[in-house]
Amino acid sequence: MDDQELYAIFRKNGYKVTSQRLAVYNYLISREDHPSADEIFNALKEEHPTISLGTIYNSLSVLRDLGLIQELGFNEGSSRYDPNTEVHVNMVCEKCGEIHDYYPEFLETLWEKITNSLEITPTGQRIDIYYQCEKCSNQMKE
Amino acid sequence: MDDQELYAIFRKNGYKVTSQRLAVYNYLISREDHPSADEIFNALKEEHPTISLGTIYNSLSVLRDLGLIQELGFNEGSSRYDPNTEVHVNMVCEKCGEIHDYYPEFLETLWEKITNSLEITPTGQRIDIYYQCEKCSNQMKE
DNA sequence: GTAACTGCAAACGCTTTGCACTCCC
DNA sequence: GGGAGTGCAAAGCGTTTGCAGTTAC
Repeated sequence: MDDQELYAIFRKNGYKVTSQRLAVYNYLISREDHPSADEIFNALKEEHPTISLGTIYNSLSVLRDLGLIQELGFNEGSSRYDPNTEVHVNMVCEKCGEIHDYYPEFLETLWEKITNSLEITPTGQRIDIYYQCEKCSNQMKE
Repeated sequence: MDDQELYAIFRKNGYKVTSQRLAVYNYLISREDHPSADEIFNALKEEHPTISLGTIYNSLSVLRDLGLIQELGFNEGSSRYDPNTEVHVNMVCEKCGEIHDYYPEFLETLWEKITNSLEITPTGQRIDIYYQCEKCSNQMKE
């Protein structure tokens, strides 16, 4: 999606286009993992020295309402933001909390088999697999 | 699982058996949905008038460490506690937050197909489907 | 021009922590 | 008897809210 499409989505839904919102979205899609609000805040400070954490939360909430990102709540610590709203698996390291997306073969077909039996229409989904990433399981051995 | 088995699990892991911990666990398995710490607190007050919210959190944390329950974190509001740690689907109403378990046909087989392709061994999983429950979608029509 | 947004700070809600007292083993 | 657990209150932390000043349109 280019910036023009993004502008149109914002405006069609009555939201103004601001450099802060664009920066948050573009930062999210530039990352392979799924950062927290605070990580986004720290990353954007350099280019947007006056940006505030409140604005990060506001931008994330707008992007979520527009269906452009998914918010992932966890037991401990802060929420993580995933710019991918399609059916996919979140691989979550239970030690360091790093998250990346995973697309098993035939996932869509398998997921259809699961949702076909429902009488209702899902509005969204979340599939997590918890494990220990390579970095963390190597540290355990040391 | 009867209370004797539960006693053994606690003791084997160096935790003491207390009436509060048993009450929290037994309350959880008595429910079809997945309550929050505060709901558990309010439900147990009657039989345990002096129980505190801190103790509820302590008990839940012990039960989670023993692998007897799963803690489900969400974006908004409080965590929910699920006494079912097997592979299953959490049906989450996005309006009222009610959660109940769902077992699609062949879920285990389908899940195996997804996890078989992994090089690592998962330590756990979470599958949510978001929707609007009957009660909430009826309220929308009124 | 004006309604929406930003930045800042204060408030909020859920959860954890600290500590004296109590209870399990 | 001793250490872990409880109950209570205070603190902690991520997130939301309120408001004056600013910006998109």
